[in-house]
Amino acid sequence: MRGNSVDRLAQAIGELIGREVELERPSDSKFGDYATNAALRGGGNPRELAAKYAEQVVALPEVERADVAGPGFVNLTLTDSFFVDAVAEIDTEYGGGSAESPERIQVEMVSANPTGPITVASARNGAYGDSVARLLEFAGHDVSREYYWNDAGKQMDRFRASVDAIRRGEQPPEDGYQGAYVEDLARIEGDPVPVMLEKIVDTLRRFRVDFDSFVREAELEPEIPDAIARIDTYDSEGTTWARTSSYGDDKDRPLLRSADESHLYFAADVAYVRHKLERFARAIYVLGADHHGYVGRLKAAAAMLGYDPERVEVLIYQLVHLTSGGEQRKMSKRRGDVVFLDDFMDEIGVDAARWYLVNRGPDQTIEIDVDLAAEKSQKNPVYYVQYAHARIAGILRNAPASPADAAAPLEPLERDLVKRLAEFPSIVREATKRRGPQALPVYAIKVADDFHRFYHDVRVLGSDAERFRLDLCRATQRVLARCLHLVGVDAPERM
RNA sequence: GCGCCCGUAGCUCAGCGGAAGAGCGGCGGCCUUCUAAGCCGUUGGUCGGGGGUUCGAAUCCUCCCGGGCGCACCA
Repeated sequence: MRGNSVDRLAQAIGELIGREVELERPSDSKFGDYATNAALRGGGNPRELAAKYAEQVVALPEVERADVAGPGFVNLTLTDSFFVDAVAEIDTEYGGGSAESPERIQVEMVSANPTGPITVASARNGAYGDSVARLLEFAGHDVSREYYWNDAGKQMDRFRASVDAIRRGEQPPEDGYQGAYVEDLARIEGDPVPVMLEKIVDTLRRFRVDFDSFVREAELEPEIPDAIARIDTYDSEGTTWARTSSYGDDKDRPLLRSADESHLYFAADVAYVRHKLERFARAIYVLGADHHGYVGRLKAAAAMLGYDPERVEVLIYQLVHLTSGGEQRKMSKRRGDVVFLDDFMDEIGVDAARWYLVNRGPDQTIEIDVDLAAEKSQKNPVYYVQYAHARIAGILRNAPASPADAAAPLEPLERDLVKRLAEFPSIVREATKRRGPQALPVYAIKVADDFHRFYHDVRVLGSDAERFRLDLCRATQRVLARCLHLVGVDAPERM
């Protein structure tokens, strides 16, 4: 693993004192730049051990001071040159390429039935899935984004029937689809389903979610018999069942109805899992919490087919709830009582929409008050972060060709900013490992926070330390841009 | 009934084994100087509750309470 300056320092300290060392930033800068709890982690009197470590550690050239504190922390104060070097290593790829063994990974996301425009709820799937995909790419994996398009099935039939009804000048059926978009589609010739899918894809492109491939259930259908032949099945009561319960699932799943030879949903799942794992080392599904029951059966499908079920990864995110003046609104496409992603983006903008939907952890239900969304977007922290980026761009536009380069002690605000930037690689590593992209916006706010403070108090252009400060600005800008891009948000040069 | 997720500041949420946080809201300050979409100060919390593990728990285990989502020969 290639680490940054802080990782290397931890390594050096570890070798010096003969044990694994992690460095963390103390809660208060009065405790120094970094602290280690190494003395608390193993036998002996922690404070005595800490005192011994502190004595050894000051031998390192980067370490200016080492103090024992609290129950046995060793607090470190580092030299200016450590920070100057730390900034120097922040290039445009800083934090990336951490994958030890890059894989071909498929991330399947959204995959909404094309029976209507994409909703805010499905947008969360895209915002989350795409951000995870971006993280994996940044780590060095070969990532492919896929949209599974269910072109058969009952919902499609109902949808087509609704459009047909309007074309005949009738009302859509009771269990059909309503809304202005159904009437729009009725005015266009031919099958409304592909037209709808195209509109969905356009909306998602605007949302900065782009797909590498689309798969229709109809394409998978020919592969179903062969896939089923490879798994453990039995016949009972006119139905062919998959013995998924022997492979970790709650219960067995029906595959085929003998009467009409029709295949049931899980049969396509089995074929699809195989389709994925024949092409990719890892298949990631991004599913809403209403589908969490799928985890067991998808992994079982992989295991029955003879694959390592670990190659199937199911990411579950909690749902989006809409309220309007405190009153719950039900997201039902059929009733047309939804908030469409296009309208949401019109109202608050693409950047705020992406930020909003990825800012919360996947395990957290998102509440959106549609009445407050537009108003609140004016105060969205995304602008705070973008503004820091734009401010830096402003400085860099005015930077001289040969900046002043006098040696000067670093200001505390400069040190804070460097330490913040030094956290970036581990933030990215953790976010990738845990499939938790919300760590990026959270971290980006802290970077912006440190930068705005620095900007306010420390003059860059015209100062004696102009060169270092310009380097620090550039490094900050790179980290901010990377954070924003990893969650699909623009990093503007001007605001 | 069973399974998964959540319960942290007035509101929306980060943090998920080491020294309680952010945004918004409230109150009070700061623009001759690289963008005030900014900065500073202040207000604000038995981290749902009980028990346990640990030198150390918001974080791990367990029970309870409250909320969301699932548990189809539908997709």
